[in-house]
Amino acid sequence: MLNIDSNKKVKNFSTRDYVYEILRENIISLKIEPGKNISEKEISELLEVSRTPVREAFVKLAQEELLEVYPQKGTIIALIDLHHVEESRFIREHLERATVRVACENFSEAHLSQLEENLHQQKKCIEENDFAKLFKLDEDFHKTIAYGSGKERIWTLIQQMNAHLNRIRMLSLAANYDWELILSQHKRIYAAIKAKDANAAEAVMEEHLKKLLFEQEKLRQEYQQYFK
Amino acid sequence: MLNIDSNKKVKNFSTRDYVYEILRENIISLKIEPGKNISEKEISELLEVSRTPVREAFVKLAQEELLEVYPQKGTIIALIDLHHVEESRFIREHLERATVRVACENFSEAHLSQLEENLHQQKKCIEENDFAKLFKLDEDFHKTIAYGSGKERIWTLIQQMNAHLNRIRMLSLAANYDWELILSQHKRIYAAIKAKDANAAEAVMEEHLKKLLFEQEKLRQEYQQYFK
DNA sequence: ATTAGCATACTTGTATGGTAGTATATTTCA
DNA sequence: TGAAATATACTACCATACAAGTATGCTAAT
Repeated sequence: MLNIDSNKKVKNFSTRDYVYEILRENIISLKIEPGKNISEKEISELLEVSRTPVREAFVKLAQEELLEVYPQKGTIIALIDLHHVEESRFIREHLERATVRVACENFSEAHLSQLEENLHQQKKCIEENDFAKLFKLDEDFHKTIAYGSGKERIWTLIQQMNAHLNRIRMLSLAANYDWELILSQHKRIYAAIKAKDANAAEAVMEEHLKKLLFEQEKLRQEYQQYFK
Repeated sequence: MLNIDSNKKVKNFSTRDYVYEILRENIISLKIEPGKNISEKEISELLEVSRTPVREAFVKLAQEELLEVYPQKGTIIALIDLHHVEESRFIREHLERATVRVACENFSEAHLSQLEENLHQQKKCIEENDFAKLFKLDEDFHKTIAYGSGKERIWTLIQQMNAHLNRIRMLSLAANYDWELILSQHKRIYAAIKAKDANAAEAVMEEHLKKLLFEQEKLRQEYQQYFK
């Protein structure tokens, strides 16, 4: 039932972080269905650990609204809430627009060439249809912009927002990604940062993050049981 | 050593939330000094609860970067990090600027009159020098704007950012608050929302949240032991 | 047949014991 | 006297036992 990536176990993680990572991964990839019951005991047996680190992982996941804990009753995987999804997108859009403007003021050569290298790899992955790696490169691209602008905590927040955005993206089938468009937008963002053109950078970023708004209502009807 | 507000205990909170609230309150008000050692056992004895709910409260506080946990070594109250403080301010500024623009599009009459009533009370508190209540009204003012704009999660984030902003404000003595200025800005924000003038609202909000940048370096030298 | 009451099997919340790693003080030896 | 070895007292981490609330299904009485 659970997709267990044991690699995470060795990385000198604590048991708590191990459980957290496994559960988060399975939730945001929809391998565990929204609304599904999940109990501390069940997970502790599946992962062969005690209830204590499982509970602590639950606390973190509940804080990120990926779990809903009802004392003495049970715990469920959070249902997809379109209002919540839109707010997550809104938060991400405005934080990244502000961040990319900062990137246009100070951005080191090292980070700039990191972006350039990333773009080359994106191009290669599109040619090779390596979507898993593209997904990772997409994340890295945005992470580099945030870190290059000295906004490490904004990157943490973006990841939290992505958890909620990702579930609805998963429903609309991976095929829905227009990677050519994404790459062209990434290229324009890179060019704007290099040219220190804050207005252009922000405009492209806005366009880039507004398109996450799409066909939500259709999905909601098709997968009604996953929605609040 | 700890300021324990037992009122929080009765509010049908779980023990975990009780411990969390007490600790958070004491940390952001500087009643516990940044850098100070703190242990699960110590807190569990002080609050007369077991270590389990204390640990779980620690998990939440560490996630918000108010605690730093070093396995098998110990836990300290996070030192004040000026880079972190500025990033918190930055996040708050940009989220609230975006939110107040939304408020200028749709804002219910109920929320609008809530803001108006809040402003009246602010005026009264300034006359009576009731700063504790002013502090609460200030928070409520911003909360009402967020909730009235349907951005409940942004309010949660603002509160988390405030935790870090507040510690440095506490250092600069409460007297430093120019409540007359704050009130006049609040009035202008209210007027802009009422007039649905998004540009004006955002401009005032920007001004309102940029002034949190001040004399940080001086404080850092004066209270060196509290800083990273 | 229906319903009230109870037993049972869940759930999460809390308390506590033991483990392993770390820092520090003390002892022991050169 | 000084330094290495050891004992001790911490720490957070994890496992487990118990408590308390809840849902469910069975039994028994009407």
